[in-house]
Order: sequence, then structure tokens, then C-alpha cells
Amino acid sequence: MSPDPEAATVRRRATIADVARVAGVSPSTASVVFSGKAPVAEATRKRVLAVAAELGYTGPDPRAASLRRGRSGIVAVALEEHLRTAFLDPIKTATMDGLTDGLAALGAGVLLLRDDPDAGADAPTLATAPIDAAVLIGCSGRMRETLTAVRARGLPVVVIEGDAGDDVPRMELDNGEAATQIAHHVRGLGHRDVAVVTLPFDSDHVRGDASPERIATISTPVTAARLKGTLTVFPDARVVSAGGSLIDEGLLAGRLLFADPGERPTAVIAQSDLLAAGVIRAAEEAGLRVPQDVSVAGFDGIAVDGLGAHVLTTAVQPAVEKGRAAGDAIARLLAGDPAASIRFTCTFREGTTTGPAPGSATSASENAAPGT
Amino acid sequence: MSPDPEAATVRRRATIADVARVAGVSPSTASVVFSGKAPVAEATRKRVLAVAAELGYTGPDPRAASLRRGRSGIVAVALEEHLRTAFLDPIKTATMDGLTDGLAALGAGVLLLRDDPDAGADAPTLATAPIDAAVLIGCSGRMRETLTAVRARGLPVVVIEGDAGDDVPRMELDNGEAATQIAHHVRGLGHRDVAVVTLPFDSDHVRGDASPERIATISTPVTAARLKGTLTVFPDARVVSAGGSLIDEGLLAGRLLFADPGERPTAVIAQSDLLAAGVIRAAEEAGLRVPQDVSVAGFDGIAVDGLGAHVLTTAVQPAVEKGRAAGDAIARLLAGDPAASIRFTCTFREGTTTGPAPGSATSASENAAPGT
DNA sequence: TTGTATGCGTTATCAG
DNA sequence: CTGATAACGCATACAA
Repeated sequence: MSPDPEAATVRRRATIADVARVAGVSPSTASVVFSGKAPVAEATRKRVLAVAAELGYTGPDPRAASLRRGRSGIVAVALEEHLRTAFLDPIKTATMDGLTDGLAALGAGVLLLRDDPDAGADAPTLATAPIDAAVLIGCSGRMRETLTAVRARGLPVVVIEGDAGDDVPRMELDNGEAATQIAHHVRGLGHRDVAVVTLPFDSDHVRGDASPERIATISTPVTAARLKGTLTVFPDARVVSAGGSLIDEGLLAGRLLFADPGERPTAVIAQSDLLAAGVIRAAEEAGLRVPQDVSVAGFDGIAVDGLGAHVLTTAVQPAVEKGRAAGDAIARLLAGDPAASIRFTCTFREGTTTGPAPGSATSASENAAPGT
Repeated sequence: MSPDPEAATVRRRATIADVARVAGVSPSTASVVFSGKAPVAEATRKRVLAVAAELGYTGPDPRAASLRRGRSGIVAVALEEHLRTAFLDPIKTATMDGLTDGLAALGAGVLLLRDDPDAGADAPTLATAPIDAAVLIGCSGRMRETLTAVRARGLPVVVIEGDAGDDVPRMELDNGEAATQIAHHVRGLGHRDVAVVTLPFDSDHVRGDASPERIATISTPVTAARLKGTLTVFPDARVVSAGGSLIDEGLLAGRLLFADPGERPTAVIAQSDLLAAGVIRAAEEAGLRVPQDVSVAGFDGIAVDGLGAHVLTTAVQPAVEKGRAAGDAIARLLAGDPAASIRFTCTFREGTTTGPAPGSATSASENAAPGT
């Protein structure tokens, strides 16, 4: 019944046991040669390595190692949207970037997962993938279910800019405060007639003027927080929602705002830099100079490709750090330590796209929020 | 020595064996209940599921399953650049999108890997991650080494727009032909004074006018192929290289081209839509109308955010399909079948950004490449 | 339809 | 510094 061990070597792919046997050492010694987890005599080491090369053994099988270790070295990143959509957003890619860095430092890789309810039956999910932990980005609504699946597995979870409830560490911005600060800056420049271009209210991505009723139903935490922060300073601002964080969406919103020369705002506060870039383009299209005729502020502090010479007035968010912090939190949870939620602070940046309100004598010096 | 099995259930996380035992069935039956790979009596099924719920068993451990099956359900996607950079390119994200779709259909997830030579010692790599196969995007130069590591492991590999040599299936475009077709279109419109704005020549990303000598040293396959295709029609075209596929890079290149009113080209052929968008912006900046004063063509056929009303004349490439095809190829290789390299065909699209050369009486009808 | 028996390839533990 | 041993948790071939 038991096959000749030497013969077996020929057929199967070599295993560490084969290497050990041929090298005349025990499997554990061979294992240590590859893992480096214990000192090995140089001679033994060399011999094992030589045999390995000879046998075409390329190192421990990660699958077997992960079973034994109880760790796969893989962390899932779950996105709500289609990848195409997710990666259109510079903030998300920056966050992902920090996250991959943070996880790589931990020795973990990133498994991209889309929280798609109607994916193929055997598509990998948070519930079935060989992962050690999960990071949820922009978690809301439906993702809740999958969240419970992960937690049932006892896997550490962290969310970025989303609400997973209670005891799940959360990495987020001081969206409200930062928005308020921008609004104060704009107000300090003498603007009184201000419009807001918001991110989507919910997954419907409805565009256009928003009534107070609609505003009350906003389900996207980021949108709601920033808008609230702005309305604190400009309670009567006109609010226009965009269909996404895209230049062209900002362009659409801007056209709407600048359509009627009689009702033009003197300043537009956009909830993202991309939207702001679109608004600026709409302004230029309408023959308005920025910031002389209309001021425009953004949010994010990303490098907007195609904005030309303008420097956006914006709230610079530490997107990469946010991602890295999520990675750190995962590391802590994996180590069995508790991980706290973190609120990141945006840095107000005065650019060249905001200036004194037309007809206002106010200088730009009164530009910071109280207490800053 | 042997611990009370019932007591063990309390401490450890429940395994399928625990569930089977408590439910009074054999492990194999319990296994089948979860995998669905064989019919199970409804009563048995229910009982097993009930016990599982009771014990907090959430399904087979993916790590153990993958060891047993010899498959992890994970495919690595290796990028040369930082994620931030890679995902700035709409073509790459579209490709990734198709790829993830294709792999999901296969039941595999995507592990994002950056081919970083100086990553942490225990960072996951193509050589150590529990993957079933790998896709290399934009493979060139250094990635070769890691490639050999993967092949040594006997894992299937596919490359997208890169050269991994000989026997590695490759997914690529008919870059040269498509570029030629665009050039023919431009030539048919009467243009004789044409400039080319290229993608980077190599990893140095040097900007500016390129001498024939520099052109001969291009190491990026895509850049070289497209340029060659264009120069076939316009051997004397001025060639300006950009530092990346970005609107702002196109803007820079465009400014260079339009700087001297006396030496302006009447048409600019850009190697990507983003570059073309930048060139258009430079043209408008210089007071030139597109296409009346200058024609601009791109390459890719992506939706350029912020291009406004213009529709680019371009070669539309099937980026998503390219990714999906890579996924399919992986599936075939995994099944033990051979996978062929595929050359995708771009579709010429005449937009509103190209028109008759100023002072030329030529109509736009002669717009296709011979044989199309 | 269900149960039995093996082994997937490692690595941690502990004794030498 | 090295070796023996025992899991890790599961899925399949095969027998019943």
C-alpha cells in the first residue's frame, strides 16, 4: 500500500518533506531553513537549500502554511461599488494606497472584494475567502449583512468613512468641522449669496436642487456631515446635489447655478475638489472669472488633473493616512489588542479660487473659523 | 490523553467535525451539506444546519478547504506602479474591472500586489501568497524576475500589455494599426503639419521634444507601437513625449506645441485621450478653436471627465474586454488547457475634435485606413 | 444517501 | 542546533 517514497518524488511536486528526506534532515529542520524562525547550522542550511534547488522546491506551499499558522496573510477590502467607479475617485485610490502600504508593513496583501449580492454563486465573498480581516470602505446599507457574516467568523473589521455601528473601529474625517471652516472663510470674504454642490445623497444619485425635505433624508454620512457643517454658516444656501464626485457632475451643477444671471451665487462651496473643478469650468463657460466674479471652494485637497493654474481653496484631507491607519488598526486587532476609532482632521488651504465677494470691501484676512 | 470531545467544543472554534458529531452524522455528510456537491436528505440537511447555527459554525474554514482542494480561489494582479499611480489611468481601471469580472465568474478573487522590490521582508509577494495564478499588468523590465518566481511555482500567468516573453499568453491591442488608422484619417483631412504627443518612453518619464535617437530607445511597448504606426503616415512629424497619461501632461505638451504661432501644427495626434484632452485645453488657452484651427486626436476611447461638449476623435480600445479575456485565459490555464495570446482590435471613432486642415479643400470622407 | 479512512503540506512544541 | 510527533480543518474515493 505504501508507495516507494523515492519514486513518489518523481510524480508529485516536491514537498518540504521530500527535501528534508533527500537532504537527510528532519522536516522541522527543513522548515526552519525556509522560515528562519530558528538558528540552523550553516552547513545544514546550505545542504537543504541545495537539495531544494535540485528538486525544484520553491518554498513552502502558502496554503498549507496558512492552515497550520491559522493566518493567510490576506486582508479583504470591500467596496460597495463597481471597481471602475471606486477607482474613479482619487480619494478612494489614495486611501487604498495608504491601506495597502499599512497592510504590507504588516505582511498582508489586499484582496479586492465587491459587495455584490448577485455575484456568481461561487464568487469569493467576505464570508468564504481565506482572509484574516476585512476593511469596509464607505459602508452603508446593504453592506451591513455582509458585515455580520464577517463578524460571525470572528474576523477583525475596520470601516473607513462609514458606519458599521457600535463596536467596529471607524476611520473618518472631521467632515462637519472642516466644512464649517470653509464656510467661515467664504463668509469672511463677504459672500452672502452662496450655493452648495453636494456629493450624492444616497445610492440613487439624483441630481439637482434639493429641498429641505430631501436634505433630511440623506443617507450618505459624508454628504450629510459636510452639508450640515456648511449650513451652520449659510442656513439659506441653495443646495444642489451632484450625481457623483466627478468633474462633469460639477460642470452640470455649475451650469444650473450660473444659468440665471440674476440669481447667481457669488460663491459656490462644493463637497469635493472634482466637483469644484467642474463648477469652475462652468463658471468660465458662463464668462465668469474665478475668483473675481465667483469664488469656488472644494473639499479633499487632491491634485485635480486638468485644473490648470488654479489652486483650489479646499479642506485637505489626509486620505493616505486614513488608509494607513486602517491598516494599523487591523494590525492591532490581529494582535488581539483593541483598536480605537480615529477622527482625522482636515487642513484648510486657501487657494486662488476664492476671493472677496464682488462689491464687498472685506479683506481676506478674516478667513479662519473661530478657534483656529 | 484524549480530551473529552464534548468539552473541546467549548474552547475551540467549532469545526465541521464538531457539527457532524453533535448532529449525529459523519463529517463527510456535514461537508456535503455545506458544499452542496452531493444530494443530502432534507431532514439531515436541516439538522446539520441547525446544529451549525447552534454551535456558531459559519462554514468551512477557507484555509483548510484550500489546502485540501489545492486551490485558494485567489488570483494575483501585479502592478508595477504604486496603486495611486496605476489607478489614475482610466484604461487600467477599466481593465481591472473586466479582469475582476472575468475572475469572479471563475469564482476567484483578486489579490492586489505591487511588485515592490524593497517592500517589507514579509510583505506578500507573487512567490509567497496563496494564489492560484497571476496576471501581470504592464510587465516590463524588473518584473521579469518575479515572473520567473511565479513560473517556478508552476502557476499560470497572463500578461496584459506587456512582454513576458515566449510562452506567456499576452493580451494586447493592435496599437500600431490603430495609430496608423488615426493618422490616415488626419491625413485625409488635409493635414500635413502634424505633431505627436506620446506616452512616456520609459520609466524615466522624460518630457519634451524627442530626437530620432531617443525614439529608437523607447522601452515601453505601447508607446513604441503607437508611435511607429503614426510615423508610418507622418514620418516627419514632430514628436513630443509626455511624462504620463494625464490631462495636465497633455496641457504641458500642448503649450510647447502651440508656443510659437509660426510653427504650429494643424493637427496633434496624442497617444491617449487624457493627453488629447490636455492638448485641447492648451489649444483653447492659446486662443485656438478645435477643430477649426487645430485638430486633435486621442487614443483609448475612454470617457474623459471634464472634456465638456467635445467628442474626441480616437481609437476606442476594448479595455474591459482585455481584462475579461485575461480572466478567461487564466480560467483556461487553470483547467489545464492552453491559452493563446489575443490581439484586440481598436475601433476608430471620428469625433468632433478633428476637421479639415485650415486652408484645405479636402473633405472628411477619406477617413479610413486602407483595407478598413 | 451516508459513513470510513486518508492525506493535503506545513509548522509548533518539546525533548534531546 | 536538530529531530520526533502531533495537529491544522477539511474533502474526497470508496465502501456500505
